[in-house]
Amino acid sequence: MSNSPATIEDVARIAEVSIATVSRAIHLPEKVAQSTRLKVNQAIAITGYTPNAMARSLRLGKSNMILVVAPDIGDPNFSSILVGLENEARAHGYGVLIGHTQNDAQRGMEYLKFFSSNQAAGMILFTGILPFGHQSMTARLPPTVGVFEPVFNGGIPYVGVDDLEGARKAVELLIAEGHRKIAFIGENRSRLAYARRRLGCEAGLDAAGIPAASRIVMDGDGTIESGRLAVDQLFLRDTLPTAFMCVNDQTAIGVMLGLTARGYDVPRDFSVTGFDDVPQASFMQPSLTTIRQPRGLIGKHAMTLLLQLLSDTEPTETEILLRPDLVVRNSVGPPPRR
Amino acid sequence: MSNSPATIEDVARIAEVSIATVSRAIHLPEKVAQSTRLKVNQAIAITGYTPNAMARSLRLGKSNMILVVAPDIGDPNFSSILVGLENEARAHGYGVLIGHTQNDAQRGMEYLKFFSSNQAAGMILFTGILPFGHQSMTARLPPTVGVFEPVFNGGIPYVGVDDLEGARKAVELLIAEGHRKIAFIGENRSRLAYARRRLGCEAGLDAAGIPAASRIVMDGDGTIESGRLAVDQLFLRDTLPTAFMCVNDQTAIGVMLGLTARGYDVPRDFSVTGFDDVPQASFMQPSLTTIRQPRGLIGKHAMTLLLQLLSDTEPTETEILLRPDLVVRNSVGPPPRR
DNA sequence: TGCTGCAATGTAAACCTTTACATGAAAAAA
DNA sequence: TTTTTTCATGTAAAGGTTTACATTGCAGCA
Repeated sequence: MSNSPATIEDVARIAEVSIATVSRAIHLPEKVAQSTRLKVNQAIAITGYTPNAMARSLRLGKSNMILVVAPDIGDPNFSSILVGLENEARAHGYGVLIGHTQNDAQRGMEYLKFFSSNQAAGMILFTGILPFGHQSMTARLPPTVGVFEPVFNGGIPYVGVDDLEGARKAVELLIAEGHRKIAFIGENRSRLAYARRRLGCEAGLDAAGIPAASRIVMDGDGTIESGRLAVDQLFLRDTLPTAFMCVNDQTAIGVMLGLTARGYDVPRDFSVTGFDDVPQASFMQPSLTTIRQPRGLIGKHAMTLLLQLLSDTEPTETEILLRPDLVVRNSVGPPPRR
Repeated sequence: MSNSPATIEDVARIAEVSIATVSRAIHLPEKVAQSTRLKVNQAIAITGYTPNAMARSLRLGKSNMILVVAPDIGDPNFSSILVGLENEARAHGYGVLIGHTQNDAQRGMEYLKFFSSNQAAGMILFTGILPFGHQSMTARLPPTVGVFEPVFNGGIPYVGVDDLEGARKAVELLIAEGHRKIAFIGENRSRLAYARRRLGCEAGLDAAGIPAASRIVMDGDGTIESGRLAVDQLFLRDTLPTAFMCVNDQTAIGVMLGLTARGYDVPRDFSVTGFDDVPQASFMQPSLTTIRQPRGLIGKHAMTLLLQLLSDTEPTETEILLRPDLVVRNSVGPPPRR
């Protein structure tokens, strides 16, 4: 037995045909006589031949792999979007590989090399910031689609959720419950999506005619810890809100923990909303009222867009914003009478 | 400007040397005259040349990528082990790619093709079950290291945590607090690691001379939901435990939710322990007493083992079990007096 | 001066495919 | 029967590397 994997030549020898015929039998079966096709298939079965993808890509100048570049695989939003991406890719004959950059430009650069070698045909980017340091590479960017936020470079389509509308839904719920003093616990430095959620919140407050004076905005970094911290800082002030609208679920969870630790009850004493609907949200005590991102759909749409790019079809859209849904659970109630 | 990426030939032309010299200037710089090296480096800078990894692997018959095959990227244990893997790989000139199988043999097979093409040099497997259906492929398995549990195939080294010892530590804590009726909420079908945790629990109970009659074992599937379900089922019985030892944190979280939903207080009425120390564990209310897996270390060791395999060094060990630590938080207390 | 040996570089083959073009045989048309 | 067309297959080049081997030029030595 040979130890190295079988090549097309091994198959050709056994089937007693030329390598060209083997190749055709695989990729253009209708171009090859039925009897020959049979012999080739038998030979393939005998040798266990599987085509060398590298040689193939080298020759063809393209591959059928798509690289998903993510700064943080641990993000609770990531995995279900990935499933959407994978299913769609698979249905069109593409495979998916994941590159984890840990927010490190150096690592991002390494993945970029995949494209000069045709190891991957296209890229899905989970960050607005190109992970490859300087923009100079930009001109040679492979077919790319952003997820969550626009990529800071002209003309890269992206798929996200309508953060403004989502945030507005959340704030409108709070207002409908009777809240007038609402604190936005957020973050607007690193992620554009977060900034837009704040704008959505402001818009809702504006529409309800709630004066700027009774609005509170706190900065965090989107982690559980920062939510807890925000509560601590707020309690140093003389005016407290009756509701906390949080930029994401992690922050909301932190806020709830902070409030419970101080002996308050949610939603009796304070109401809290999140954004994202991470799996954890439904398991909190109380369960978290939040805005759901249609994660599977986001993945599916992003991949569809990328596949259009790859087939040189002019993409039908350059920006897809999906509608987020309000998920009402138990962390919101009317404000307490004081 | 050329639109296709620069090749070694472009560099050679500009540097006015042969392609062989360019190749040597890159990989064996000491074999090339300093002045030539300089010219080549300039030419590389001008062209923006980066070697075509596919052509290189094709020629060399090996790559410098390592494939991490995971059935479920969303597993809260996954991401920090991955970081350990990546850092170690990187320090030795290897890159890491992730393949997500979603527990689907078909997808697993696809990733296997990476090896017949030398697209990857080795593999880290996050499951005891080879994701490629039939064992027949087994003979041609690439260099592989398992994580968490042994791979069901002779001679594949693996790195995990000493589940027996961990489980024992947990049960000993409960016994020390005075618990005598302890329920093990677990799972022993799919994952060997889980079966071992149960054995560790039994061993601890045996050592304390606790009779089999006062032991309870419930089956679940390791999800939050199954923990909650187990509580419901237990409350149908006439004898209740005073403590719940759970096979993992997810189950423990479910158990705590189930108990709180019934109006009980943890740890006053019931004690609960988990296993894994997922990030969520410390944010629960009450925070969860659990067994910590040294995730970064697991990743590091697994990669070290794989790198040994790749360099044809006989691996120093074939099984590495790391010591898990008890993390005492607030979900365990003495049993209530009845 | 004439050799030997070494350092630096070049030439060409090999890795495994795909495919344009060439070839040959059989079927169709004359 | 001869000519043309069609179909099935083969030959060889190309894609971008690395490297064994060949070549060249020069220093060191007798």
